[in-house]
This record gives sequence, C-alpha cells and structure tokens, in this order.
Amino acid sequence: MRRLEDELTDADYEALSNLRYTLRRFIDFSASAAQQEGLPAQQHQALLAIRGHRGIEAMTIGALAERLLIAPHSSTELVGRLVAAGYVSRTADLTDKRKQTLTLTEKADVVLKRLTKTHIAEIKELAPRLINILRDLQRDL
Amino acid sequence: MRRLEDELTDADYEALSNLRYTLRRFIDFSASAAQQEGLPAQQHQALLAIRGHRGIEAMTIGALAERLLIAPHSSTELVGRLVAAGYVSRTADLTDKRKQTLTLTEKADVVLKRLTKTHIAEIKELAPRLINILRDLQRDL
DNA sequence: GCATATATATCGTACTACGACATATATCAA
DNA sequence: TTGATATATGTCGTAGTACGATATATATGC
Repeated sequence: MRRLEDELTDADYEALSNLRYTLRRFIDFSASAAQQEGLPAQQHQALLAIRGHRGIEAMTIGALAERLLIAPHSSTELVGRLVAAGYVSRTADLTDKRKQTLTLTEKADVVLKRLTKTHIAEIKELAPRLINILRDLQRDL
Repeated sequence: MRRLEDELTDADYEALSNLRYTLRRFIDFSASAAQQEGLPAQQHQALLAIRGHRGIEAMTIGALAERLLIAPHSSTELVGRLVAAGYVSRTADLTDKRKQTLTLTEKADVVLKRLTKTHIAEIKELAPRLINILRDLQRDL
C-alpha cells in the first residue's frame, strides 16, 4: 500500500500528530487522576511498577530505574520521596546488602487500587481509537 | 470474561505496568531521536503539531496549546524557543491581529521529515506489541 | 464607544531528572 | 586473604520547562 517514492504526505504527518495527541490525552488523564489522589505522576507510575513487578526477586531501586527508564540515582530520589510520603518502605536486601527492596504500604495499596480501576476503565475507551491510529500508521511506509 | 468480584488481580497491575513501560519506551525513543537532531522533545512535538495541523485556518499559539495540552502562555514560551532556534516563523494574523500564525522554516521541514520517517518505522515495530497489550486490558473489567 | 472577552506575552517559582561525585558492599583474580 | 574493580545506592548543585500571577493588545457585543 506504500507509494513508490519514499516521500511523506500530509496525511502521514497528520496521523503521527494524532497519535501524539491521543497519547498526550491519556498521559494527561493519568496525571490528573493521580494528582487528585495527591500523587505526582511519576510517583504513581513508580507505585504501579512496584506493584506490577513480576518475578521471584523483589523490586529494587535499580530495577525500578530500568522499568521507568530513568537513571539509578534518579530512582533513589524518587523512592526517597515515596518513602517520605508514606507510600513505600525500603529495607536492605538480606543476601545483597547493597540493594534496597521496595514494598508498598497499605496507604499505597488503597490509592493504587482506585487509580488502577479508573485507568483500566479509561483504557477501555481509549484503546479502540488508539488501535485504529496505530493500524493506519502501520499500513504506511 | 470479567470475574464477578470487581477486585484487581496481579495480572491487571502487571498488564497496566507493561503498557506504561511500552509507552515510555516509545517516548524515550522519540526524545532521543529528537535530541540527536538537536531538538528538545517538546519542540519536536510542536513542529509535528504545526506540520500535521489540518484545517483551513493556520496554526496559532492558542491552537498549538490545545493540541499539546499545555497552557496558552506555555505555548507562547515554547514558540519563543522555536523562533529563537530558527524552526518557526511567527507573523500576526491579518484578520485578527491578536493571533500569531505559525509557519515552519525550511530548516524545520528538513529535520521533521527525517524524524517522521524514523518514527513511522519505529511505530511499525511497536504497534503490534502495543495493540496486544491494549487488547488484553480491554478484555478486562 | 465602553465593558468584557480573547490571544498572546513576561517574570518569578517549583518540580524533577541529570551530571558529577561519594559511599558501601560484592566479586574476582592472584 | 587482599586488593582491584564492579555494582547499587545516595547526595548535592544545576538546568530545563510548565505553571501561576499578572500585563497588554485587539475583538466583540450591547
């Protein structure tokens, strides 16, 4: 379905712009929902990453950094804020004392549960639209 | 397919966490690509929004703000940076002198074209994975 | 032709990630 | 073991960007 010349059409730019707009709206929705619960967006995502972490080993500062695509020392700071706000407890790993294992507090569980329900509902609305945009872009190039 | 209780399972958190991770990777890819071209991520997205803008009327500061979901005066500042860097020209609208119409410079066209090609290629890779994650989440709740 | 609304602009502030650097613990080779 | 190097986390100052508060110019409606 791709045209022979590898030039871009107005429709290509428009489709990509629409994708960004759709993503932005989701991110904006998410940030607002988190803010209403008193959580900055990054802290919410950290909680989700910790809660959603699957694996034998517990979540650590470094693993969180990888999951959030931030530098390890940025993860340290983020966790510092979460601990200060009472959302996360941090204890030294028994087998490797350099590592800090992270656990959600009851307070975090409650808030995250509410937020997750809201988000899944929002995604139910968003997904069809997003899938269409992605299909359009896939068809191209 | 929803369970009777409206409780969330570990798999729900994990799926949502995976979605965020996937989105982050795309955003990170995009920011890196833009940075390589010397553009901060927000400036890249502004250029895309201007170029991808469809409609009879030209893009303005206010319309850009709406499209990027930022406050009008943040749009002013963003455009200020773009003009300073030679990516955008700003001229007063003839019919409404309050408005500033925005146009991409040749420099911006060249850079944005390269970035857009790269992005469409990346989306071709990303889309199937993202669509699967979205489908999983849709099935739920 | 005044009152109000709209569009854009300016300036100081706050938040957060980063770079540079530091410390503690592990690991590995000799 | 010991020492060298790597890994994990932590600290502090800096920079970038969006915002709030506020200001100005132009439109619009009565």
